[in-house]
Amino acid sequence: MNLNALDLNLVRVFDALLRERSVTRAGERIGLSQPAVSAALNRLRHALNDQLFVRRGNDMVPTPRAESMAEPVRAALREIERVFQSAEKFDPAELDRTFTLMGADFFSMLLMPPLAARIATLAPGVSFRFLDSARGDVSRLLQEDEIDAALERPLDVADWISSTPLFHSPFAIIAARGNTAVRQAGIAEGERLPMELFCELPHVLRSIDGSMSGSTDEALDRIGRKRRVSLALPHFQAVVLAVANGNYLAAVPRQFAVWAAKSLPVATYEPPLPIAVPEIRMYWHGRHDDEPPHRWLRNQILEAVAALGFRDAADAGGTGD
DNA sequence: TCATGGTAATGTATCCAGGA
DNA sequence: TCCTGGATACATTACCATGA
Repeated sequence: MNLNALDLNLVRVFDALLRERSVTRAGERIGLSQPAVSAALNRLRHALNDQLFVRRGNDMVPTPRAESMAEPVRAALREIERVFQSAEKFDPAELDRTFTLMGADFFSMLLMPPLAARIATLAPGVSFRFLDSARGDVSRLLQEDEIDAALERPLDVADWISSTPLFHSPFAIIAARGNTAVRQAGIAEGERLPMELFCELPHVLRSIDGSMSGSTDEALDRIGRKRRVSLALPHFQAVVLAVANGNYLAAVPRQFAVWAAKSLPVATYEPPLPIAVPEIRMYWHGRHDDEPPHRWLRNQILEAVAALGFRDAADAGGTGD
C-alpha cells in the first residue's frame, strides 16, 4: 500500500462509511458531497488494493478487510480528536453534546433529575439520554460508543474499560404500610423483620434477566433458609408499586427504599440476616479517561451522587458483609 | 513578486442498478 | 414504473512548485 496516498480526510471518510453504510449519508455526516465521498472511496480502494465496501442493494457492505480495520481506525481518530481537544481550554458552558448513560431505573428516577438540573445551569448545551440496563452488554455498548457511561454493579469487564466506585447499596426491606401480616406480628417501621415471617411472605424481585433469585436468596441459602419469590419484575419502580398495592415484601437498595417510603404507602424494615452489600460503580471506555468533557461529566455524576447523600445512606446500612 | 502549469479535491449533471 | 442511491465524466477551484 502507498501511505502517501492516504490523508486524514480519507480516514474520516472510511470511518463515516463504516458508521453509515451509505456513501450519501457518510458525506452528510462529514460535510462532503456524495461524489466527493465516492471519489474518496475510490482513492482508498486504490491505496489499499481492496474494494472495502461493496454495494448490496441500498447498503454498502464492508469487506472483511474493512471490518478488520474498523476498530483500529476508530481508535486512531479518537486519539487524534483527544489530542486536539486537550489542546483546547474546556468550558462546560460552551459544550454542545448529548451524553448517554445506562443503568437501572433506580438511577433514572433518583439521580437523573437532580443531575440534569445541576448540569442545565452549568452547561445549557448538554442533553442527556438514559438507557435501561436491559439495553445490552455494557462492554459492547461502550466499545461502540453507544453509551458514555454505565452505572452498574461490579462487572467482569476488559482492561480497556475504566471504572470508579459510586456508592454502596445495602438492602432494606419494604412492605405496604397496611401489610396485615407485618402489622399482626407487631413489627414497627424500621425494625428487623423476623426470619420466619420474612421467609413466609411472598416476595417481589427486581430481575433484569427473568431470574427468580438474587443476593437475598444467596444469603438465605448460606444459612439453609428459603424465601418465596412470587413475582420478578424488570424495574424497581414496578417492584415498589407491586409492594405498595399487595402483600409482598421486597429487598431493594436502601436509597430507593427511603424514596419509596416518602412517596408511596410503603414502610421500610431491616432484613433478618446480613445480605452482601453490592458496590455500584461507574464504567466508561478508557479512551475517555483524559477527555475533558467526559472527565467533567464523571465529576458531575460523582458530585450529584454525593449531594443525594447516597454515601451517607450506605454508611447507615448495617447489613453489609 | 507574479505568471504559469500540474495536481488533487470537489461539485454538477447524468447514468444505471436495485427495491418497492 | 418510479424512487433512491452509487458510480462516472467533466468542469471548477485551490494549492503548490517553478521560472522569469
